[in-house]
Formats: sequence, structure tokens, C-alpha cells
Amino acid sequence: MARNGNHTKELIERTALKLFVDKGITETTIRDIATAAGVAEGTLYRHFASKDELAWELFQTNYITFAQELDHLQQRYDTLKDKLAAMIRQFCAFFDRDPVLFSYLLLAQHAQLKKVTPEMVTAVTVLQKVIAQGMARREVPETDVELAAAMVMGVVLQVAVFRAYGRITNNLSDLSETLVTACWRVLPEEGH
Amino acid sequence: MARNGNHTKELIERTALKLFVDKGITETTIRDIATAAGVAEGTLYRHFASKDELAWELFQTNYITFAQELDHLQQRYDTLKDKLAAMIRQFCAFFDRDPVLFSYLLLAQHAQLKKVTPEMVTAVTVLQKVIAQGMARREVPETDVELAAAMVMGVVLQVAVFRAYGRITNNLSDLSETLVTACWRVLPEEGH
Amino acid sequence: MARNGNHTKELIERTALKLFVDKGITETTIRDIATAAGVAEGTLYRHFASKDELAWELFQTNYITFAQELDHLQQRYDTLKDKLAAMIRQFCAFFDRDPVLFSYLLLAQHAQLKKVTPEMVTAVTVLQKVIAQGMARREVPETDVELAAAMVMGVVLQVAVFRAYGRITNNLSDLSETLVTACWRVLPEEGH
Amino acid sequence: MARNGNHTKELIERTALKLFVDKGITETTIRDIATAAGVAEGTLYRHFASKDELAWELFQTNYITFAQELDHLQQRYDTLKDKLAAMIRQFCAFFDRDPVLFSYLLLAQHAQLKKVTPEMVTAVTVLQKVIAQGMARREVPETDVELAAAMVMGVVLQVAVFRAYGRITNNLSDLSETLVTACWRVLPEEGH
DNA sequence: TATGAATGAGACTTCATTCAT
DNA sequence: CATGAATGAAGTCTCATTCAT
Repeated sequence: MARNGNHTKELIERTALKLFVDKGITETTIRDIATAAGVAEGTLYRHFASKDELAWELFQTNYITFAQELDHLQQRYDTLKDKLAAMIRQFCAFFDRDPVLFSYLLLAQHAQLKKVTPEMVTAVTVLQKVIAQGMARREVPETDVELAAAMVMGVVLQVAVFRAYGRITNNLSDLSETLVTACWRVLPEEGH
Repeated sequence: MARNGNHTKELIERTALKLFVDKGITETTIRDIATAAGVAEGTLYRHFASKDELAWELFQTNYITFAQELDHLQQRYDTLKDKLAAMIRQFCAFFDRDPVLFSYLLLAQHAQLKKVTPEMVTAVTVLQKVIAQGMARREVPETDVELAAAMVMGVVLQVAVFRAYGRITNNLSDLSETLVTACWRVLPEEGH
Repeated sequence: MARNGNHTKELIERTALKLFVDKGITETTIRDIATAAGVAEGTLYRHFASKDELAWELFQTNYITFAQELDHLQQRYDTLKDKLAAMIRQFCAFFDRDPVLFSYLLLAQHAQLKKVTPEMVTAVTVLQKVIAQGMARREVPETDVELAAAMVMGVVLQVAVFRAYGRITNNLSDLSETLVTACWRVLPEEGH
Repeated sequence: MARNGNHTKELIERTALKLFVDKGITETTIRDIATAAGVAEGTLYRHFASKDELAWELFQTNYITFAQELDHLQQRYDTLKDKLAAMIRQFCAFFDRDPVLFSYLLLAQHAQLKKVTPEMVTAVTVLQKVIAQGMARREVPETDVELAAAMVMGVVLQVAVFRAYGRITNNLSDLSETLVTACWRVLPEEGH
């Protein structure tokens, strides 16, 4: 019926994304996706080699893209403080713009992270780099970079998780300044 | 082999726990578990009604138990600051004592949380209650409790996640004071 | 590319023939053929009603044609000995001229033979007729015609099979006199 | 229903064998086999890793077994003439004892032969060895061993094929002496 | 209680065929 | 005539669960 060219792939992607988030990847069947998208099951295989490939493409593309945007963004600022603030605002904007996609990246991490090679630029990678530079510049005391990155990530991501579950109802962008402050204070300041 | 009654159930539970964490719940088959535990496939059904039941029991028991421990613990302290510190140390001790179980609770959340009724006491519940009390007592300024709880949870959990992935190699207990400080500073202090 | 009318049909036929021999008929997909021939999948259906039709046309045309050539040829000789010799040389020449086609007829037999009606003239038919005539003429003793035909066919075809598999490397035409002799000696001579 | 232990595997094998011969391997579905055998589809996978594995096991076991029997048999005779006669009688007896199995080996050859490693002992291997020894002993003139083997094989196999198709109706054993004679006369005798 | 062969629903995937362009 | 995206029936295989032993 729908023979509308290259629009089909995007339709499948959006439909799959939604179902993956709602039911989980393994729990979502090809038939679920095809039915919800209004295409035949076989049609999925014209656009993706397999269900795994679909899940991976959805993850990889957006995960990497987001990390790169983050990296470009941070380069436009000089201090750790400004870089961090910009990145957090970006996180929030991303979530608000496409909560389903954000949620997918969150939930798919555990399963897909095995396929992420060390060379790939990820949000974690970028955050660690930025923090390490800030430490080198003595903006914050030198401590365990991994630990610092984990805590900062945690503050932002867990709020996003609560938002995704409906425990928090604000737009994340409305909370971004709170998050910026909180994250900054998580990094051990001089004199503490 | 392993025909000795109720020891079998624990054997199956430990084996399942490990496999669930390593491969994911859906990706782990009854045969996987039976083989790894050295019992027959049918044996699992002597102890658990179904695979879902096994996964749920593993989750529910430990999730609730931990929350209750947390609740009992916090009651032994008076101030938010002390309660929080004790709870965080408990988190860390739990992780270090049984990282596999902790990881399971972490990963199973998304799938099992649908079955968690609002009445159940969970770690989040306890944390929110404690923070709300602290705000009422003016230990910290009154703000969004959910948000505050999310940020505190995030700091601790994300560090645990990094630990589980091997990005951080310290025992969590060695980091507990750092986490206590960070979590405290995440809660908006008076005068800020 | 390759939009030039009836050349396309031959292109498809040659491509299909090769793939059928290499991988088997059922194992060769329409896509395999289309890709290898450099045409679209749909194009095949401009020239053949179905895949089965393609396989059948390839078989039938050549199987029948060859049998008719054989029949015309044998009519130009008077004795069984000469007829047989001419036919065997023809077999060898056919193999050498188009080993892929010959192999196809060989392998397609089992599957396609069900569609061969008794009226159709085949190589076996012709051979049996010729042998029967020879027996009637007392060139060779009268015995089971079917059996005699089977043995003669076997000598020639099995050598062709070995050749197709690369076990024998000579051109069949170089072996034709050997085959002629062998086949003749297989037919029970007078006095034996 | 049928929980009759190790009998199931043989039941599946016999059923598959028959269907493979009747319809072809690719054309026979797992469901066909399961239904005809009166077991569930999944049951096949308790005994064979895959359909291919089933087809291969059926082929390999019997193909190799038969070749070994042939080899043991020929060792009990001294001359090529006697060895050959014994082997041909064995072929005929095999066909008559289990025509379905024999037919399967015949038809499966093309598809399965790719998996036959050169080290494996096959009927062709044995035949070539025996002929080569006979040539070395000057029982027959030295000529191309492969060619000689092909012709001998051809005589016997094509008769079997005709028998399988119903073109010949005798038991092969009733024809064995005719075949022995014919095969012997195919090998170039001294003085010719 | 334990076993493990058997089950069968259902998942993923393939592929011959159609049809709008 | 050619194209190739779309179709959907059908095939292979998996796996949670049952049940006779």
C-alpha cells in the first residue's frame, strides 16, 4: 500500500523506537513494529539486515551524533564551568526535543554498549576529557576523573530517568540551571 | 548431583542472577540456567512457577529487603545529613558485598518496575521521605523533593554503574565519604 | 544498462544456468540471478512467468532439442554400431561445447523429469529405440533393452559427471573413441 | 505423546529419508517430516542441530559406512576380477535391501559432496584403488584410472537409477552377474 | 524431588511475486 | 520493457513449559 519511497525507513525507525522504549527491545517483535508502522514484516528487511541491526543503527547513529554535537559545543567555551554548563543545557534540550529517543539511548546502553568500540566518541568520553582539562587547568582540584564524570553524569541522567518515568513533570530545560549548579558543586572545589 | 533439597533453590537463584546480569534476562534461557547450575530444566519448575516468577522473586525480595534495611537504618539517625550519610554507606557496602545482586537490581528495574505497586517501600521512597523530612526541618531549603532525590540517587547509582562496568576499580566503600560529601552538596544549601 | 530487448532474455538464461549449476536450482534466488545479470528482479517476470518456468524452459528446450538432434543424427547411419558411435561423439561434443548446459540437464533431471511426458523424445528414448532396432536386426543378441540402454547411458554420463567435477580433465571428445569401444562392449556380443 | 526414548531419532531418520527421496531435500520441510513422523517440529531439534545437519548425517553415515564395507569386502579377494565382482554384488544387495537409502545417497551426492573431504573413504575411492592395483598387477592394461572407474561406476549406478525410476523392474541382485560381466568388459582387456 | 524428552506457539527471516512509476 | 520497494506466505529454529518416569 504505502509505496512512498524513502519515507518508509524513517517510519519504521520512529515506530520501532517507540515500541522499544515502551516494551523493551527483546519484548518487541518484528510483527509489532510492522503492524504499528502499517507495513509488511518483510519490508523491514529491505531497510535493515535484522532486528539487531535496527536496534543497533538506532542506537549508534544517535549516540554518536549526540556525542559529537556535545564535543563541538564544548569547544566553543574556554572554562570547564562554561563547557559543563553548555553541555548540561544541551542534554536537557535533547531530552525535551525527543524524550523517546533519549529514553531509548538510556535503556539500550546496557545491551548495545558491548558493540561500542573504545575509539568511538561518546558523551562519557567527552565529559571525561573536559573534566580532565579543567583539572589540568586547576579550575577544580585534581581527583579521579572517572569518578567525577560518573557523579556529574549521574545527576543529569537520573533526573532524566525520573522525568521519563513521570516522577518529575517539568521540562528538563526548566531544570537546567539547577542541574548546572548541582553538577558544579559535585566537582570538588578548591578548599574543600 | 545436587539433589539435596532446598540447597538447589539457592543454587538456581545464584546461577540465574549471574546469567541475568551477564546476558540480560530475556537473553538468558532456562536451559542456560539449568546447564550452568548442573540441574535438569524441569527442576526449575519445582522451585519457581515460571521464568518470570524467578526473575521477579529475585528482584522483589532483594529490592524490598534492601529498602527496608535502609528505612530501619535511617531511623537510627536524627538529621538528614546523618541519615543520608548512613544510607549512602549502606549502598556502598551492599554493592561491595554483592556486586552481582546490586547489578541485577539495577538492570532489572526497567522491566520489573511495572510490577512494583505504589505501596511498596523502595530505596527511592525512603530517600524521598528522608529528604522531605529534612526540608520540613529546614536542614535544607524546601525545593522539589523528587528532583533532589533524583540527583542524590544519580550520584550514587552512576558511580555504581561505572564500577560495575569496570570504569572505576575502587571498592565503593572506599569512595563512600566522597559520595556523602557530593550528595550533600547537591542538596541546595541554605544561602545558595 | 542492458535494456536492449531480447538480448536481456538470453542474458538471464545464461546467468540462471550458471547459478543453477553452481548452487542448485532451489538454492538460487531470483535476486541472485537478477544481481548477477545486472537487471532488476522484476525484469525476470517480463520474460518468464515464474522461476519454475525459467528452470523448466531451460531444461525442456535443451533436453528436447538435444534428443531431436540425436535422433536426426542416428537416422543417417545404418547399423547400431555406427548409430551408437555417432551418438556418443555427439554427446561428447555437446559437453565440450557447453559444459554448463550439459551439467544443468544432468542435475535438473531429477526435479524436472516429473514434468516430462512419455510422448516427449528424450536421449534415453532415442537410445532405447536404436538399441531395440539393433537387436531386431540381430546386431547384438536380444536382451533387456532398458538394461542395455541404462548401461550405455551410464558409461557416458558418469564420465561426464567426473569431468564436470574435475576428476577427469580431458575434453570428452578426446575420450570419445574409448567411450565408443566401451559402450559397444557393454552390449552383450554374440557368443557371450 | 510418543515419549519412547531413543526410538524417536530413528523414526525421524527413516521418515526424512523417504521424504527427501520423494520430494527432494530442499522441497521437504521440517513440518513435512514432523507430521509424517508423528512428532512435534521442535522434537527434530533435540536430535539434529538443523535440517542441514539431518541431511548431512543421513548422507555421511551411510555413505562412509557403505564405502568401508566395500573396502573390507574387496580385501578378501586377490584379483581385480574377483574384487570387482564382489563389490558389484554388494552394490546390488545394498540397493535391494534398502532402495530408499540408496536413492538418497544418489540424489544427495550433488549437494553434499562439497562437504566430503578428500580424506574420506568413498565408494569411488575404493573402486579407484582396486582398479589401480589391478593395473599394477597387469590384470588389465594400464590406462587412465579415473576414466576406468567412471565407466564402471556408470554402468552400475545408471542401472540403479533406472531401477529407482521404475524403468527396470528386476531386483538388482538378479542383474548382478550381467553387471559384473559388463563392467569387466568395460575395462580394456589385454590384446584390445 | 529430579529428570529430560517432547511439545507447540511464536519469533525471526527469506524470497517469489506484484505493481506503481 | 524495466525498475525495485513492498508484500505476505511459508520456512527454519528457539525456548518456556509439561509430564511420564
